[in-house]
Amino acid sequence: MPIAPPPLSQDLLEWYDRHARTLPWRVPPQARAAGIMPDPYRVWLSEIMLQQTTVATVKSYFARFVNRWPGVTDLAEAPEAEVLGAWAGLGYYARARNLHACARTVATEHGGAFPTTAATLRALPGIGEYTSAAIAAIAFDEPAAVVDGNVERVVSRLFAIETPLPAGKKEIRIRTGELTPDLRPGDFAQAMMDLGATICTPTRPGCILCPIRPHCRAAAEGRPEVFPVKKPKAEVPSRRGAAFVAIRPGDGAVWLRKRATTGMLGGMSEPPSSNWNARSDGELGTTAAPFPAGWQACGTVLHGFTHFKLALDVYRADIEHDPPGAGWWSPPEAWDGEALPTLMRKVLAAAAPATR
DNA sequence: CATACGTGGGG
DNA sequence: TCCCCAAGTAT
Repeated sequence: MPIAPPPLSQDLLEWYDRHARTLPWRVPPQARAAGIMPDPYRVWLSEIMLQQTTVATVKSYFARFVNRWPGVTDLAEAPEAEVLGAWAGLGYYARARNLHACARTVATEHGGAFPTTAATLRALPGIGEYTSAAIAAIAFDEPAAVVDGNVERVVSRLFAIETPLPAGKKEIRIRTGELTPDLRPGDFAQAMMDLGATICTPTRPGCILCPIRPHCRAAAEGRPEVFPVKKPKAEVPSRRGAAFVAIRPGDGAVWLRKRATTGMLGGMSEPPSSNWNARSDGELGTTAAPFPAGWQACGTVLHGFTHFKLALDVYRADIEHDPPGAGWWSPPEAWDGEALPTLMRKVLAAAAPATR
């Protein structure tokens, strides 16, 4: 009587028991086995931060957030401007606005406790298909299909899925659901992601070290790197604009204003800047200045976004009186706490290098 | 289904 | 320098 080989999930979980990454928001498998479950607030916060963002980048932000706002109610009570200020530099700022809105919803409509199922989590702002499944699995051990970029890669290789992403995602989700065990689904989800992050990597995957290689069709065919097949991406256009840094001579404070709530860098702070237009027209010059002053050119900041490249001409001027329009003076020692995106920090560095 | 939406690190 | 990509979501 032949003995059935272990299922994929068992092989993976045994590997995870020995090789799980140690992460600030994670309860290790041995502790989970002893009945310790993670704080849903920390799971949620980490998942939002990790959307399209590397673990290395997230760690310091996560530490600052949980130190400053230990629970979801603390975060809900914070002014949005403070949350945006703490998020500055992480990118995708809609995440921060949704994070705050979600905290307030949990505090006011759920009594300060996160919903416990993927379906109910899915209704909260900033929580989509992936994040709802991840929180449900990791914080509440619901056997939900958790499909992030790592899992897309692992599963597309396991089954040698030829359908290019994003169309192939449907089949990947179905396959992931079939692989997900009823026992330890939270560890299984984290194990899949750890495997994708450390062994089943985009280039040069370490198939020799892979605990589920015997289950993998792409490895058997000797072509793991061709998966996942992806649709070619469009080329990114260029845009150009101008930023105007008004400086108060006395203390070196700069004049900032708040950007529109929606759109690029929504809700974040900036020195007044023009619209960013298609780059055919060359330098805008001071015609786009928000008010007349002795504007002096001080270089061009280049910044790459996901869907376009930006060249931002920077001008500076010493201003004694308050400029027209809404805004505030921000001295250099206050810049750390301002909701300044990285682009705008580059602008300030170009305009006021002496104060940095 | 396609597009908008940041940033930093690695090859 | 440039391209890819990293625990995606909203519209």
